[in-house]
Amino acid sequence: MNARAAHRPNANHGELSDAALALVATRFRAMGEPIRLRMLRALERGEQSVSALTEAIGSTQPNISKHLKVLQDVGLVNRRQEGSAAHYSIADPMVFELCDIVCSRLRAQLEEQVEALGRGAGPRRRA
Amino acid sequence: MNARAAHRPNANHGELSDAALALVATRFRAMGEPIRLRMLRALERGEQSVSALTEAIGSTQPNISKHLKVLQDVGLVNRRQEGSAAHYSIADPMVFELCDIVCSRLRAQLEEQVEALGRGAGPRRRA
DNA sequence: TGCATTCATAACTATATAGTTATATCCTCA
DNA sequence: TGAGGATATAACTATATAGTTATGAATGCA
Repeated sequence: MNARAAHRPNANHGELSDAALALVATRFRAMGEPIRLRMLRALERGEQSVSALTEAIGSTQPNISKHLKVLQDVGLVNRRQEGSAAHYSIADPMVFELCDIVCSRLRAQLEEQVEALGRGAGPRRRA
Repeated sequence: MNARAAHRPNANHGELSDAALALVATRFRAMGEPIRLRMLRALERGEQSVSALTEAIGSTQPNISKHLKVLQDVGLVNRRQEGSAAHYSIADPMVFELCDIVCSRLRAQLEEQVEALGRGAGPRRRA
């Protein structure tokens, strides 16, 4: 972090260090795979074992394990070992907050486009 | 939440279609590159031309153009042509909201880790 | 019209990573 | 102790994409 930001430790938008930016980007990238979003959503109703998740998502166990590692590495899920089973759970409910924001904005943007198409060109709407 | 979703309370977390999930993931992935986050931040203070952005970021012009295309394709920036110059601007301030959330959570998690290290294992602190 | 500026794109290389198959490791239980 | 189950990891292939260099296309100006 450079000198300008050093005495403004809460300057979110001001001078974010390259390292901090990389961390933020890594989080976003971790959430940038549909299968990982599905896994996070499956974990929303509670802790799940790898095999349960594998079944729920419909993929192979090694693939699910690898994606779980990505999510754990960025601190989005926790791992708890119990006997020979590993149980994963949401570490940071932030993920749902982020998804909700993106979802509602996407919906708004899509509705704008529908609106624009309805007013302008395209097939006439009945009634 | 809009009226349609109001009486379909599962619309967000329940049954998000695969297509919708892919859209959300694509947005996150678009924000998953440090250079793109830097570009978005540079645009926070207002519209910028490609050459101005290239200078501000410190990369090559083709590289900046390519990243701008990614951001435009997912609807995060707008493009305005003026003469021979192209001016880009933030299309969706949502990006800053998302960054703020991730940043503050990252800070909280890091502070927890520092706390844990201070209390527990690791080299003994003198005095 | 000729030249410079601005931007986009094509072509390429290098790297990251999603998914698969095979296997190693650890645990439980008979 | 041996069999079987649960998970992680190694090795591999295929694909996506970040960055570079070269060039095309549009604009503005002398």
